[in-house]
Amino acid sequence: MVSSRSFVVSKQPSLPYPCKRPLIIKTSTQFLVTARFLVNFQELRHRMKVSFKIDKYPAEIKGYRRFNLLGSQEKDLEYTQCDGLAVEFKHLTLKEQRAGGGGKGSKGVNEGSRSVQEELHIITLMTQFSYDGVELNIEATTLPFVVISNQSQFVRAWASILWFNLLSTDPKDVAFFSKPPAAKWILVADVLSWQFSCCTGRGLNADQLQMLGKKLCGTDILSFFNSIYNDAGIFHIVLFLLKLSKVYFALKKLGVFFLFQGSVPNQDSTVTWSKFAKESMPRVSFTFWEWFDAILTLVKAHLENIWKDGYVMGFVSRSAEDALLRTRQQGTFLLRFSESMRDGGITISWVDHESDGSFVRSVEPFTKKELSNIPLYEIIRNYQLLAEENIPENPLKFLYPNIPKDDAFGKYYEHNSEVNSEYQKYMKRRLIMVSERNNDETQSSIASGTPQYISDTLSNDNDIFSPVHGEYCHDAADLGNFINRK
Amino acid sequence: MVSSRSFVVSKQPSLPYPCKRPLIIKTSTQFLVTARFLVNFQELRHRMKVSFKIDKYPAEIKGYRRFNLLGSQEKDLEYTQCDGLAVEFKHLTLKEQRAGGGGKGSKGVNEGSRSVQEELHIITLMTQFSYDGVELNIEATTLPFVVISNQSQFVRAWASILWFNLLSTDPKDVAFFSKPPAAKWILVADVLSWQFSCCTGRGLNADQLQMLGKKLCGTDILSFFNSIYNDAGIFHIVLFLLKLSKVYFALKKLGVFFLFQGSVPNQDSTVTWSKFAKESMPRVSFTFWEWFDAILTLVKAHLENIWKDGYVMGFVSRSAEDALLRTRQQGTFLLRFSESMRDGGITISWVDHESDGSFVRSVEPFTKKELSNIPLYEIIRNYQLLAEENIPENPLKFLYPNIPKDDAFGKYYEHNSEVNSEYQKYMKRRLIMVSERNNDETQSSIASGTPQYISDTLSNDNDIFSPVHGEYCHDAADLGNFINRK
DNA sequence: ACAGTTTCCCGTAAATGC
DNA sequence: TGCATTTACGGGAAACTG
Repeated sequence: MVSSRSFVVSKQPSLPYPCKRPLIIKTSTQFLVTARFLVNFQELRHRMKVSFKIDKYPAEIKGYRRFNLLGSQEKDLEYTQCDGLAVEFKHLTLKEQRAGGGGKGSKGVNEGSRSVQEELHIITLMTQFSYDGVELNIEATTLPFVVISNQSQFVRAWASILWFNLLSTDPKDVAFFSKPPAAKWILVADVLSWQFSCCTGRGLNADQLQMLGKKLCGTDILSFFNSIYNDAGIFHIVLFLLKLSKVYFALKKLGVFFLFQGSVPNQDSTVTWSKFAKESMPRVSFTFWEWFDAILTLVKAHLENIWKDGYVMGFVSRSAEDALLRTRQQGTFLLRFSESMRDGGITISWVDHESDGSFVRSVEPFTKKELSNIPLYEIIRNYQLLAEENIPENPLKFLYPNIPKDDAFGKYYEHNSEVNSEYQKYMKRRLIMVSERNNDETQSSIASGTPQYISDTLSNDNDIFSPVHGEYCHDAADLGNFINRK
Repeated sequence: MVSSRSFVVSKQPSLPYPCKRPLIIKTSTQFLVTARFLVNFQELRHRMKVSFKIDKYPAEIKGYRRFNLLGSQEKDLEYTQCDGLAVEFKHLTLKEQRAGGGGKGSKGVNEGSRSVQEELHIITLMTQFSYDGVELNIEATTLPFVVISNQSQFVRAWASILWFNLLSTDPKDVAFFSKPPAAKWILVADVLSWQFSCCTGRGLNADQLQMLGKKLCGTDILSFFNSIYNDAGIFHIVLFLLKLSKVYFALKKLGVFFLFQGSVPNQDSTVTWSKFAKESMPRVSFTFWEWFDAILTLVKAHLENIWKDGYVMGFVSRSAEDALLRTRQQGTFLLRFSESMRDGGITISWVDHESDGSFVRSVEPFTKKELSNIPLYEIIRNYQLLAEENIPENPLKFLYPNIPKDDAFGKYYEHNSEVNSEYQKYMKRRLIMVSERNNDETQSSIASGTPQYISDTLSNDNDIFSPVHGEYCHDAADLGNFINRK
C-alpha cells in the first residue's frame, strides 16, 4: 500500500517564466520543486525529512555537464489542507561543476557529447517512511529537464522538452536524444497549434498548418543521406567526402538539395528531430522551431488581440498570398509572417490593380522593434504612400477577403482625446509609417509580376491550395495535461 | 626619501563605465584599482607584496554600511616599462555585510545615517618596504568613493563625487557629507559645462549657463528655513510643526516658497548641496542634477552630432524662447530641453504668424524612446502638420536665427538608396512624426498667446534676457585633471 | 502607504575555448 | 575562423523593510 509510487513530484522544476514552460532551469537562477506523499497518515507530519540530489551518474560516463544543486538541504513533509502531506523546495539553484582550467566558454566537448539543449537531467527527492515497524526508503524523481546558462538558450531548450514529452516512452530516459525518434506530422501539427492556443488563446487552422507542414515534412537529398548515414555505415565515407568536396557546395548553391522538399504532408508524413529543431532551413541560418517560436513570441507580445480575432492569416506562402489577393478588389490586404527573419516579422501585402496589370506589394516586415512603438493596427490605419505634391494615400482598404479595415480594427484604435494634463501645453504628436510611392523602380518591379516567385515555387509551392478561414482552435492546456493526453 | 608618499593609487577604483566616471562602485560588480611605488629600486621587484582593506572603522561608529572586499588577496609589485613598479588588482568586488535578519531592502537606518549616495568609503593598499636595513610599513589610499547596489543609483552617486572633489579640503574626509559646504555658482557652472564638454565635446555657453544658474541660485523660503535649521536649533520645532501643518502644504501649493527663486546668478551667488542634488525642484519630483544628467545622457546618446554643431540651444526658458522666436520669420524654430521631464526630453518650437496674431508652438517633447527610432534631424526633416484633404505641411523651415534647416542638418540625412539586398522584395518604409493641425482647440489655444506663461513668469523669469549664441567651449578633461586644477 | 534600497533576472554583448 | 557556451552587467521591476 505504501510503495515507492506514493511519493511523487507534484510541481516539476520550473523557472517563474511566463507562458507555462516548465522543465527548463537556468544556472544561478532560483527555481522550485514540490513533491507530495500520497499516503496521508496525519501522524507522519514533521516526522519525514526530505532531501534531494541531482543526476549522480557514475564517474565513467563522459560528455555530460555536472551540476551542484544548492539550497536548504533538508525539509520536513508538511500538511496542508489542499495538498495533504507535501514538501516545497524553494530557492534552489544549479551551479556547474567545472573541470579545473575551465573559465567561460564551451563545455568539455568529449566524444559523443551533445549540445546543451539535448542534455537531460533529473532531480531525485528522497525520504524515509517509518511506521508501525515498516521501514522504507522512497524516492520521487522529476521529469528530465534541460539546464541552460543564458535565456537565449530557452527557445531551443523548450523544443527539446516538447519533443521528449511528445515521444518518449520512458519518463526517466535521459539518453533520449542519443537517438531521437521522428514524430508523425499530425502529432507535430497538434503541438504547434497547441503552443499558439495556450499562449494566445487561438490555435492554428488547417491552412496555416499545411503551410507549416510543407516546411517540416519535405525530404531533401541532405536529409536522405543523413538518414542513411544513421542506419548504415557504408555511406559514411561517401557522404563525408561529398560534404567536403566543392561539388557539395555547388549542388547546395543550385538548390538541388531542396528539390524533394515542400510536399503537402499527409497521414504518413513524419518530422525528424533534426528538421524540427536542429538543422537550419533552406537559405536561412535558423531552425524551424526558432523561427516558429519567434513568431509565437511576436504574436503574444504585439498582436494578441488581432490574432485572437482571426485577422492574422500569418502562415501563408508568398505564392499562395499572390493567388489569394490578385482576384480581389483594389486595396485588399492581408497579414503574413516573414519566412526569412529570424526574430519574427510580419508584413502587410495588398493588391494594386493598375492600367498595366495587377500587382501584389508588400512592405518591409515589422518586428518587435517597430511594433513596440506602434501597434500593427495603427500602422494599418495610418499607412501612407507618399508622392510628390499629392495628397498621401493609404493603400490598405479591405482586410482579406473583404472586411473594411475599420470594421476589423476600429475597436482598437487609440483615441487621442486623452490629453495628458502634463503635456497640454504641447501639440500632441504621433508616429506614422510611410513608403515612397515610386521612389525606386527596382523595388517596384521586384514586388510586382511573377519573376520573384520562381525560387519560391521551386522550393515551396508545387501546388496551389486555396486557404479558407476555418476554425482550428485548440483548448488551452498546460504541459501536464498535454503529456497526459498521450 | 622613501616615505609613505612614495606609494600612491594610480588608478582610482572604477567600473568599466563609459564617459569616465570613476569612484563609483556597484556591489557584486568587478572593478579595478592600481597603485605605483614611486621609488624604483629594480631590486625590489617581486619582493614587495601588496594587500588591501576597506574602511575598517571602529565598531562603535553606526550608520555606515560595512562591506567585504573580495578578490585575490595579495599581489607582488611588478615592474613594467611604462609604469615602473606597480600593482594592479583586477576582479575586485564588494559585498555588503548585512546584519542578521536583513534580506533585501533598506539599510539599517540608524540615527544620523545618510543616504547611500552620501556615504563615502576608502580602500587602503598596504605593503612593506625593506631595504638596506630600513623597514617601513607604507599605505596608499584611494579617494573616497560611493558604493551603489543598482545602476539606477549611479546618477546620484556621481553628483556626490563631483561635489566632493569640487569642494573637499581633505581628500580622506569620509564625513564630508555630514555638513556639505555650498559652492560658488561660478565653480558649479564650470562643472556643468565641463560635464558636457567631456561627454560630447562641446560645453555650455553663457546663456545656457545663466538659465541653469537661475534654477540653482534662488533662495526660497523652505531653503531659508532649512539653513537656519542647520545653524541653530531654535527653529527646529517651529519648522517641524510648520511642515506638519496644513498651512505648510497650502503655502506650498500656492507657490509662496518659490517667490524668492529665480534671480540671475552673480559673482557672489552660491549653490547648496541640497539644491544641487538633494531636494526636488519646484513642481517636479526630481532634483536639478537628475534632470541635468538625464539631458546630458540624452544628448550623448541621440543628439551628439547636432549638439557639437551648436544647433541645440537646449537650455532656454519658455519665455525667453517666446521672445526670441516672435520677431523671426515664419517657420523659424529652435530646440529646447523639457524642464518638466525627469528622463530628459527635447522639443521643437516654431513661430507661426497668422492673421490673428503670432503663435509659438511646441511639439510634445521627444525622449530616448522616440529618438532611438528616428534621429531628431529626421523628425525635423519630415515633420508634418496634417489637415483633412490638404497636402501636409512641414512648419519647420529655419533654425534660429535663420539657417535653412537643410543647411544645418542636410549632411546627416539618411539616404534611402542603400537598398538592403535581403529586403529588395519589399517596399522600404520609414517612420515619420506628425501632428494634427487643428484637432483640438484646447491645445492650440494653450500653445498660443500669453496666458500659459503666467506661472512661468512668476517663478522663473523676472527679467527678460537676450541670449546670444556665444562660444563657451571647455577643453575636455577627465576627473583627474579636473581635480588637479583646484 | 510609502520611499529608499537591494535583489532578481532578462536580454545583449563580450569572453572563452574548442 | 567560426561556433557553442558561459559570464558580465545595464536596466526594469519586484521584493523587502523600516
